[in-house]
Amino acid sequence: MSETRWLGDDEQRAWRTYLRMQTRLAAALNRQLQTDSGMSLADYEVLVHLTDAPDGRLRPYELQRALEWEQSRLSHHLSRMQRRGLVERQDCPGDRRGAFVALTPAGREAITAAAPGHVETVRTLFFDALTPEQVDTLGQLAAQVLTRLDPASPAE
Amino acid sequence: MSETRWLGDDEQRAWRTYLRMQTRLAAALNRQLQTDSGMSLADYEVLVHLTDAPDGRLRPYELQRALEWEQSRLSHHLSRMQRRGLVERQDCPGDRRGAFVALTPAGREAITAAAPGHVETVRTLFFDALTPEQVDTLGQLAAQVLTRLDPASPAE
DNA sequence: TTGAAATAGATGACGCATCATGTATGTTGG
DNA sequence: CCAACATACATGATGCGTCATCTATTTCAA
Repeated sequence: MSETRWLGDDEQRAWRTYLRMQTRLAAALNRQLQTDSGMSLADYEVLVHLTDAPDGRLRPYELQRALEWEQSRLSHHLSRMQRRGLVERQDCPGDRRGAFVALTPAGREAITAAAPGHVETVRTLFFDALTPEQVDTLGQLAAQVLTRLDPASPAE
Repeated sequence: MSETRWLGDDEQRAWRTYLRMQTRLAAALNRQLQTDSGMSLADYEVLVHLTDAPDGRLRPYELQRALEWEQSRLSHHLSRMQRRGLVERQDCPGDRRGAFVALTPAGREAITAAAPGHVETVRTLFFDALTPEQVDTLGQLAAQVLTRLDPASPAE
């Protein structure tokens, strides 16, 4: 077993700062969505994907891959969203194992109402704080880390 | 009410990539700690702070501020860690409302055993993918976002 | 064609995070 | 001094995320 390559001071500081930003930013975005629109960031993402789909509906397995969620997470989450009337489950004629998840009118209204505020918050809290060069570097850097996390997947 | 300032394509892409990296990196770090050391990242952070404290113990309210956690989150979390024998609660002579949380020997062993693998994973998955300039930009950028999130706190 | 394997999805258990609330003790202004 | 307020901490309820497991159906190879 080789020596641990500990982090240097600069790395420590950058890492800690990144972690803090990540935690706080996520919390702020969730809080905004929750208080202004009564939904979580997870709800938001589900609704966005459904909105982009033809007829506002998708097979759960498609949604799962788009979101990169675990299957059971999605299933549980859809159950909760269904209970709140944001989506509904429909039979799938072509594959009797499967199903469709579809936006309800209420779900469509909810995402329509939520989107502007959410995007505005992302812009205000994040992009407005950064230069275009920083945004560019971040995108590039994140892609590199993604490649390292999973060399197979295209990091975008 | 003014027009929504939607995100441009570049911004969309950078934002999505950042979100993906964030999610996957956190998942990978949690997985590594969980499988190699049987603890979560949250456990790890609690143990690190206790290790750095004199006598390996702190008042819960100090720990809370250091971690920037909600009070009840910490309380619940300490209960679970106590149940697993990683920490113990002690009376606080000076303030009878209060308490101390202290590392147990098992807790100390756990963090000592977990740290090298965790740091190595952070280095491998994150720092090894980046140039020093990128690390620098990230730290700077994160500090700016933190300032925007909370102008009062020193973003460090 | 049929049995094995893969796929689609649901579910229960359990740890985690937050919110609302409760209790005890300390602090302070009148 | 003491009533009001603030602080330290715990707890119960509920939504969320993961793991293990289950069922039903489809696919595929011998």
